[in-house]
Amino acid sequence: MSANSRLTVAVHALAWVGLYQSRGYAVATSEQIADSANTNPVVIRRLLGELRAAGLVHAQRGAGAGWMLARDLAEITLLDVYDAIESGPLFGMHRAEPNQDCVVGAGIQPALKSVYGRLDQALRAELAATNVADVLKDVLTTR
Amino acid sequence: MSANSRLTVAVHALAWVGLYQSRGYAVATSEQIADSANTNPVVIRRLLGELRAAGLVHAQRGAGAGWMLARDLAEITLLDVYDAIESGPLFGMHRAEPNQDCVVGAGIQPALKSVYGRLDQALRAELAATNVADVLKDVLTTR
DNA sequence: ACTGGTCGTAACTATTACTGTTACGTCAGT
DNA sequence: ACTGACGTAACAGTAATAGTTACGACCAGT
Repeated sequence: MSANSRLTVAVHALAWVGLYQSRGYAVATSEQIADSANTNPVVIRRLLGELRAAGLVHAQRGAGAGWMLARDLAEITLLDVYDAIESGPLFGMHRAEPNQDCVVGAGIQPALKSVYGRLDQALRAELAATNVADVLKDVLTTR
Repeated sequence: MSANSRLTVAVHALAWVGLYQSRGYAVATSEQIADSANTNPVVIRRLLGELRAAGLVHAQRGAGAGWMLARDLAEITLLDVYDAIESGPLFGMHRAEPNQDCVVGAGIQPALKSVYGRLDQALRAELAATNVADVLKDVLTTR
């Protein structure tokens, strides 16, 4: 698979903002988060922008602005994050439509669609079973 | 995600070979399979080559050669196919190591590794629950 | 032993997605 | 107004997938 780091960095950012806020700070900047995740602030702004569109965080503009959680980390599951940042299906179909004159070519996509639906459901169920507060708690105890 | 069609085409190829053999033919050529999947024979040879390395199919060379199943379709699960052709993890970690001077940066990867392990297990369990004979049966009844 | 058909594989191109980076407009608190 | 941060466009680099051409290796059948 073409494993990407989007879910990893998004969860990292949320956990960082949550921890920062629990220490009494109001907003976190993309630069602070990027420094922790060792990446570029624009990458963070792009990712958090998608989380904002999904209603997971708020962004404040102007001087002294930054990011804050829209709801408690315990109420943000990994499925919420996944849905906010991942678009396509786990497994793709053929690039070009298979040969419809062939029995297999004509029937394979409906058959696989059903299978892939079950795979997706299994993954989503497991994603929904963990929230970002769980991850942060694990981060803080593994020391 | 960067959904690719490798699992789809691999299952398509296996189902095609299985159906072809059930009709009394000994071997299937990459050209026949490519014609059904509407792709290039080299793509099929590359994919089946990986399935061969995993012991799922045999390839015969020389004139009148081609591919044959190494075992019955009912004994080839989607997990077997997945393991044969997909290498990396479902979700990747940060590209660059996160900031180890930050509490979150230092602890996020072990925490996520545990979560991602559960996700992987859930997916694998579901993949193992379906075999290619099931898929072929579904292909033949959906008509 | 020759021929023909098929696999095995290298090499190249095109497409796509992710990541990193620079740049600059927009906005709001001071 | 000034300042600091987001919002976003634009571009380059990297990597994986997919498609294609080409050709050597191999072997059944003649």
